[in-house]
Amino acid sequence: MTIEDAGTAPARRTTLADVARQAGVSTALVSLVMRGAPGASPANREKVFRVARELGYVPDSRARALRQGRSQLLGVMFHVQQPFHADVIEGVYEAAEAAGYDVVLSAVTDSRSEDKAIGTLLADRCEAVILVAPQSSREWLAEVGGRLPTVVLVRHVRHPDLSVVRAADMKGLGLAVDHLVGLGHRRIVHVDGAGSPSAEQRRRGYRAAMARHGLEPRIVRGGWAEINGSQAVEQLLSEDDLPTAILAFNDPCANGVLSTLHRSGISVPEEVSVIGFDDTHLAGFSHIGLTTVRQDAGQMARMAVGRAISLIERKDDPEVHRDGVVVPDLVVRGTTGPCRQ
Amino acid sequence: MTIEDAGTAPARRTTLADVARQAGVSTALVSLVMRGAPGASPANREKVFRVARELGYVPDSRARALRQGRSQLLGVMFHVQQPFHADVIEGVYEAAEAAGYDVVLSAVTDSRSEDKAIGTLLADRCEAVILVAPQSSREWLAEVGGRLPTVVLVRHVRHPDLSVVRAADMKGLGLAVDHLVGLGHRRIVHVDGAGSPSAEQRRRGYRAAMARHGLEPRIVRGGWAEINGSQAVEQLLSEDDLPTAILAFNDPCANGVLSTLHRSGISVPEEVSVIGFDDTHLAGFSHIGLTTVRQDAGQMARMAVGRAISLIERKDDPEVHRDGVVVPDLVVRGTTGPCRQ
DNA sequence: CTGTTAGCGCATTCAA
DNA sequence: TTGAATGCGCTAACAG
Repeated sequence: MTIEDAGTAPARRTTLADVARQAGVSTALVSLVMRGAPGASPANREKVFRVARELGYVPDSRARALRQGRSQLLGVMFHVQQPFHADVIEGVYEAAEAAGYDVVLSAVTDSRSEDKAIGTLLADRCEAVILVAPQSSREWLAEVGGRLPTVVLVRHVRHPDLSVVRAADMKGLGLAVDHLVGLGHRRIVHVDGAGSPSAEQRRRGYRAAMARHGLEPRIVRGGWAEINGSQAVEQLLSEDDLPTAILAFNDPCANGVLSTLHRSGISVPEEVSVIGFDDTHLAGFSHIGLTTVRQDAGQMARMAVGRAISLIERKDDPEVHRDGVVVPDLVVRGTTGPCRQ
Repeated sequence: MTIEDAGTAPARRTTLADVARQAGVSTALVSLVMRGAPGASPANREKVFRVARELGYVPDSRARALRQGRSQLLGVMFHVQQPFHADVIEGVYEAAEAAGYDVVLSAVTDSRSEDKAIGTLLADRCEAVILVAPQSSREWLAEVGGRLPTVVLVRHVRHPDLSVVRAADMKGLGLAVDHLVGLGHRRIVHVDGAGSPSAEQRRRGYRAAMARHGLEPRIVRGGWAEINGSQAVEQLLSEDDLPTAILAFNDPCANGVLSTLHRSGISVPEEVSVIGFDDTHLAGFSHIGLTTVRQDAGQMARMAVGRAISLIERKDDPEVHRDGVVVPDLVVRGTTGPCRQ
């Protein structure tokens, strides 16, 4: 035993062969029984199950996949600190299970890049990947799309190898602006998503809606996290140029906006109205419920899984090559009110 | 082609053999080069890399694991809607990578039980599992622990087959109560975690601290989610028996408490002080920053990974069999203030 | 109904 | 420094 392998051998797990030997039958029979396939006598079926349970046998999913030539695996890349992504994951698990696929998650964190997250998904031999709000370049996404069926969620990108599911961002921002204008607001600022996925579309939707109402747009740099909303408000305060309403890029960003407004003694919605985007399940619980543009995570997840499977199974579904657009709606809660200026 | 397999064949991926053939060398050589092992000429190394890149070759992690007899995989079961778990995951990825292990995540959702989440981890042949705040019975956890190295995070459970990493919950609740008493509060209610992991310890910590100060404890049923905090406050309001301070089970629960207090026109901290537990990265952004008991997710993640690896590699580390206790500290922000009654 | 055989993609002897 | 052979745990095709 060399230093390299000293004590690094994990215990061997029970295999199908162990069960077969113990039950006094062939491995093929055990395989049949474990898969619930027909072709085994009730007596043997019973016996195999009993021995498997006694031995604590769990089939090795990797060996099975290797042999079958397919993994039945859907890979999901997501950002671990995004509450909205958690909502999507719930939906993906549900839809994938219903379709007979397993799910493998690969998280993006501060110390784990999207490249790495996607790389492990490839190494796991996923049959398709669902990328939730990827920030990678269009070129890299296209390359992934060229390698295996790829569904991009919550990001605008047009490429023949990429199937896109997203919300109608422009429509969503339009709803938000209309709501605020209806409340008498004219000085409406958009704290944007900077380089985040779909940030550009939301900027466009904001600009278009403002133009429609003959209002002057103003965009302040934000981002997808709380801290970005917080910093944006600090900047507005330092310029002594606070608007009467703020449209945040998403719910976490809106939370940051609210937090800093509150800390600065500015009341919401009396002095400033705030709107988010996503309708994360947390949005309703931000002390005052957050008025926000809702995009249905469950519906998007189901669409994404459906498309992924269509691509895997080469169903000639033309829909797959069009953007799957989910229509958002405005959820009015407590952070918006009439303009008092 | 039968109906069963119609169009269900996913495209074949590039294999090591493809690279070998294309590069005009043996598969063994390609294997060496891809693993960065010594024993190949610079020229060949170069050539193999080039061909691999051209063909878009990614090693099959399952085949590799199967052959090596070990997966180098750490399984993590977590609850997808818990922000604190996201913080833990960040730390686990970092620590695992540093130790040369890969991580496989298995989420618990409304429609996906802990049993199922752990089952897939077993089928994936993880060498150890880290269970974050498991709610399963002690018996089932022990059974898992009997099958493979198991580290339980954020839950009190004593069993020879389970390695535990947790915060000093009693200490944490003590800090919170002391802080409130120091501010003059006497009617302090604990909105508990009901059957959640470590809820019992936190109840105990609360009771002990209240007794120390000669105060009457009062516990209202809560839970780990926003809705539970919200409902608890509704109950207190309906009984017209609002305390001057509320200790919530965790941050999301505290958020629900704050939300409903605000909706009911009760000001924080003027009329009621509120304290959470966890110090999720969101806590600082709840409009008024949430005063909370901090447990260091990164530190706990590092401990958990260290223990998991010790167990896998059979290092005789006696620490592994003792509870790994992380000392919490109180982070005072804006939701606590002097008692005005 | 049951057992035997072959091979999925890879890493690892061992020989050349 | 390189290549041919072997087997990880499992399933699919076939033979009995």
